[in-house]
Amino acid sequence: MTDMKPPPTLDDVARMAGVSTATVSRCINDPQMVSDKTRVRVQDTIKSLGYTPNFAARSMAAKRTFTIGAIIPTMENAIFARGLQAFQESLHSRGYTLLVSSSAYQADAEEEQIRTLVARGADGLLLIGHDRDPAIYDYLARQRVPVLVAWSYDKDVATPSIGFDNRSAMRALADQVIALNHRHIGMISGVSRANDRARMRIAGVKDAMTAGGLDADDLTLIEVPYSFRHGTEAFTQMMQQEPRPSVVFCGNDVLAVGALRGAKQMGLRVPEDVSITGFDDIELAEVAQPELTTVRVPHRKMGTRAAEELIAMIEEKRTGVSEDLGAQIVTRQSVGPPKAP
Amino acid sequence: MTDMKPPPTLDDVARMAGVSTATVSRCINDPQMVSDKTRVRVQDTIKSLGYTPNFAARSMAAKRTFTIGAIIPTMENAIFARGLQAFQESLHSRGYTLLVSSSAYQADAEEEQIRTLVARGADGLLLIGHDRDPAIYDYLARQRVPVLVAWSYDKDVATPSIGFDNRSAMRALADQVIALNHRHIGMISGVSRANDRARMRIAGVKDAMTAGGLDADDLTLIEVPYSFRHGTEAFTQMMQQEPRPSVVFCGNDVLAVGALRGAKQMGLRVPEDVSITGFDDIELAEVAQPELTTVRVPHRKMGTRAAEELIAMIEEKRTGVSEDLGAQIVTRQSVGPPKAP
DNA sequence: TTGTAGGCGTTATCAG
DNA sequence: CTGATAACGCCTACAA
Repeated sequence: MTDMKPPPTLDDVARMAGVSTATVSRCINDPQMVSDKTRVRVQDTIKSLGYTPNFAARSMAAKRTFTIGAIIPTMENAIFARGLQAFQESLHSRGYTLLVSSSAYQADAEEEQIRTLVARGADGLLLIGHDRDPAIYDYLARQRVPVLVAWSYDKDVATPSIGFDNRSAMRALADQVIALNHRHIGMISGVSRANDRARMRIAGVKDAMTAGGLDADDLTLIEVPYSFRHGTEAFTQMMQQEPRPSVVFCGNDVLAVGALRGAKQMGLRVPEDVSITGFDDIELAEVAQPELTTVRVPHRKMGTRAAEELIAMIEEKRTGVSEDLGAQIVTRQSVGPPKAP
Repeated sequence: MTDMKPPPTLDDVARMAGVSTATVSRCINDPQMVSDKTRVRVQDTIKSLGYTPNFAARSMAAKRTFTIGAIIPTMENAIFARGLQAFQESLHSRGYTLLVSSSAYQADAEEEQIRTLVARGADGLLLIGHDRDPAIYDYLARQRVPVLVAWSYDKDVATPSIGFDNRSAMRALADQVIALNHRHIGMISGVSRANDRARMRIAGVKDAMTAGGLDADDLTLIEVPYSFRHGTEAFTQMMQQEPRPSVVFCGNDVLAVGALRGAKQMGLRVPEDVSITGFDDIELAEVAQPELTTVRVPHRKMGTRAAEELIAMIEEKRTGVSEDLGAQIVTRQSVGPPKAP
């Protein structure tokens, strides 16, 4: 019982259906070009043979893979999960397959993964944020691989982006919070090097400070990797500085929940003793105690629109158009007015 | 400036280096078969030309893709993230690329993804848990695609698995908790249909009940999808039943954190009024208030060992061997003795 | 150690 | 509407 029968090929189908391979190929890729009668016959034998096109052969001949690559900074938390899920659903409904990998927020890892994806013939790439070595964009341009950036929106950049304006989103939140009369402002940001989202969020807080009559240089800022633990540590450290901030803006919800824990450990009540805000509005923000005031990012919409636009860029061989999907403030319980001194 | 120069091919390299394509191919795939002198020369021209092998052509000719597919139930939380990260790192260091997709805990979606991955020529597959339609295993066997199961360990099943014994792990935790004198036991489980991990964890709790002199049929059980919200809802509902459980075992940490929130909303103190446990020990378990007593799963080790074993199965064309990596209890603050009645 | 040449499974062009 | 028949880029016996 050593059946080594190899999978059926286009040829097998053609022979069995009594047509040429070209016709079978058409039945699969361009059904309306084939007469009803032969199409039905071919499709039947395809089914009866259990034939599946060979992917490698197909992409070699067509010079297309119907594959799209996405490199996200992390899979360790849900920040990108919802958007990616939507991205992949849209892709799938259009006949594309998604290849994901995560760079762990490391520029060199991301670069290598970009090259791998290109070498594998990805028809297009989705990248998060704009910041990266210009050489990479050159490379991608030379290879003629369409690239779309998500989670950011910047109309002044050559690479098309679909997302939202991180700076003004954070500024809107900070405006609202500072209006409560906070005077000493702290911020726990993700590492801003090679991360325009993080940088823009910092800028947003500073914008609000300036607008609120504060000196942006007085911002107490700590940059750490995005993790619960780093959020807690940064918060603890920040609360020991003078002047002690009455509000701490966090670069994302994970950092904020870490900060919440830090407050608890220090016996500080939120928001009575100190206000804390997040960013992203992942499910965690609602589970936290107190629930987090944060910025709601259009996760699924970004994924869906990015898929549509990237496919359009590929199929219509045109350059992508950027789109600002906006973001909105979600007011919950982690923010209040500062304590009277 | 419409340079349509296509990427260099093996042929280009060969011509430029003054050797045959076979030699260039060897330099890439079997360097020690080529004399030092020509190898150096070829490698130089490869570099100067910026040559990258064409993936489709290579896999078509070699009938191998150096690609491994993994289908995980979800990317929405960190349950599988750490293990997958380790899996991918190991794969990468051995020259393989990982293709991930998530099934959203849906059997039919998983099946479709399996077929896609196979059609794309994945050299091997990593699946989570044993439970699935036997027809799928048949299909995979016919296609001669090596499959390894992770996050479960069951030596009595044909498909090799690398993970831990969910039943005895949960039992160990339950033994310890019930020994505190809990008499009314509740459990919030993930949906157990087509999910052996969930089923085994339930069985583990029942085992402990029986061993502790309780009637396993008295277990108050609710099955819900794994999410914070469902954890909260299930907990709230459960606490309104009679007899009210003094401890609630949760199928994973996400559910447990949801339950914690439910307790808070109901004004119940944990662990004074009710004990709650998790499973998996993701970072969240430590951030929760109170910190979660849970089961620590060997995330990274599973990923690493699974990669090694799967590659061995592929390259040595042998059947895989299962491995029990064990799990351990992590005692934190969410468990205490029951309140005196 | 190196070269020659056939073949891998599809798509696409061009006649018919 | 359908059928030959070149590519596509690389691997791998087999020969030298």
